[in-house]
Amino acid sequence: MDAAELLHKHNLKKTSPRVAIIEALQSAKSPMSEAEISKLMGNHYERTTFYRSAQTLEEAGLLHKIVVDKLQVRYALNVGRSLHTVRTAHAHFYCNSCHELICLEHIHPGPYRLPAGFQSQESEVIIKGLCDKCTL
Amino acid sequence: MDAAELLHKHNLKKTSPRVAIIEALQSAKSPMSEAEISKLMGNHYERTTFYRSAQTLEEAGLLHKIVVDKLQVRYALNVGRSLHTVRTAHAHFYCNSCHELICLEHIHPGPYRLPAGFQSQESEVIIKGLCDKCTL
DNA sequence: TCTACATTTGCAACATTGTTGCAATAACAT
DNA sequence: ATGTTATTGCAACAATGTTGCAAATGTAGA
Ligand SMILES: [Mn+2]
Ligand SMILES: [Mn+2]
Ligand SMILES: [Zn+2]
Ligand SMILES: [Zn+2]
Repeated sequence: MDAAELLHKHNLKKTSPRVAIIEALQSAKSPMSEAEISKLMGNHYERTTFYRSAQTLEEAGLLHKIVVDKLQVRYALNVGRSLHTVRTAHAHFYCNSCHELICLEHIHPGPYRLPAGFQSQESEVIIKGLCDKCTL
Repeated sequence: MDAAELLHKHNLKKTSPRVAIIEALQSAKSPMSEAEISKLMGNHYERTTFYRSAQTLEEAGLLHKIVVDKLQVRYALNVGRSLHTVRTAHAHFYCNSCHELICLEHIHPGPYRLPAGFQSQESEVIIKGLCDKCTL
C-alpha cells in the first residue's frame, strides 16, 4: 500500500511532508528518529512539520512512537510495505551496542496485576541488550 | 539510613548536593523530576550538578531513573527511609490523569522469549492508566 | 589539625527534541 | 475554477541534558 492510498483511507490530506515521512519509514527496516527521517527526506521539511505530521499519523493509527530513553525517540509505521496489518501493542528491543531498535511483535505486554483501583490503559515494554549481530 | 551514611557506605564523598538530593527523594513518596527535586532543594544547586550527582548515585545503585515519556523523567531512591532494601527491577505505573508515578515493586518484568541470538541485559515496563485516586 | 590531591561543583555555552502562535500556502469538495 | 479549511513554514521558546574548564571542596594521611 502506498503513501497516497494510506492517507486517503484514513481521511488525511495527501501532503508532501506526510507522503515523504511515510515513504521514509517504509524504506527503513527499523524505527527511525526524527533526525534520521529528516535526513532521509533530504532535510526538505521543517522539524515542526514532522512533529505535527507524526502526531496526526499516530492519531490515525498509522504509526507508533517508541521512547527508548530520553534523546532516543523513534518512529515506526504500523503498516507494512504491502500488507494492511494493524499492529497490536508489542515490546521493543534496543541494542545497547549498535543502537538498533527492533519491534518484537510476538511479545505482547501484560496483563499485569495492578493494585486495587488502578486501571491500565496502555503499557510499554523496552528490553535492552545485545542484538544477534552484536552478540559474540 | 541517612544520607551521610548511605554515601559513606558506597564510598562516595559526602557533598551538599548529594545529601540534598537524597534527602529530597527520601522526603517524597513517589519519584520526582529534576525540576521537582530542585524546587524542593530550594533551587540551591546547578542543574548540571544534579545530573552528574544523579548519575553517580545511579551507578552506585542508590537510585533509579524512570523515563515515562520524553519530557517526563523521574528519579527515585533504591533505599527506603529506614531499611537498606536493594530493589530489583520492577514495573512502573504512570497515571494519565494526576501524572503521579508509582513503583510497582511486585511486578517484575520478563522473562521474555527473544529471537535467536538476542541477549537481554535490562528491561523497562511502564504501565499507563488511571491510579486509584483518579478512577471514578 | 593541617595539608595535598583528587574529586566535585558552578558557570557558560551548546545540543537535542519538542511545542506554540501566526501568517502564508496548499489540498480538495463543490 | 473557486472558496473554505487544514496544513505548512518560520520564529521564538521550553525542557532536559551534556561538555569543558577553572575554582572550590572533601578526605586521607601526615
Ligand atoms: Mn514497534
Ligand atoms: Mn521504581
Ligand atoms: Zn546490535
Ligand atoms: Zn492519578
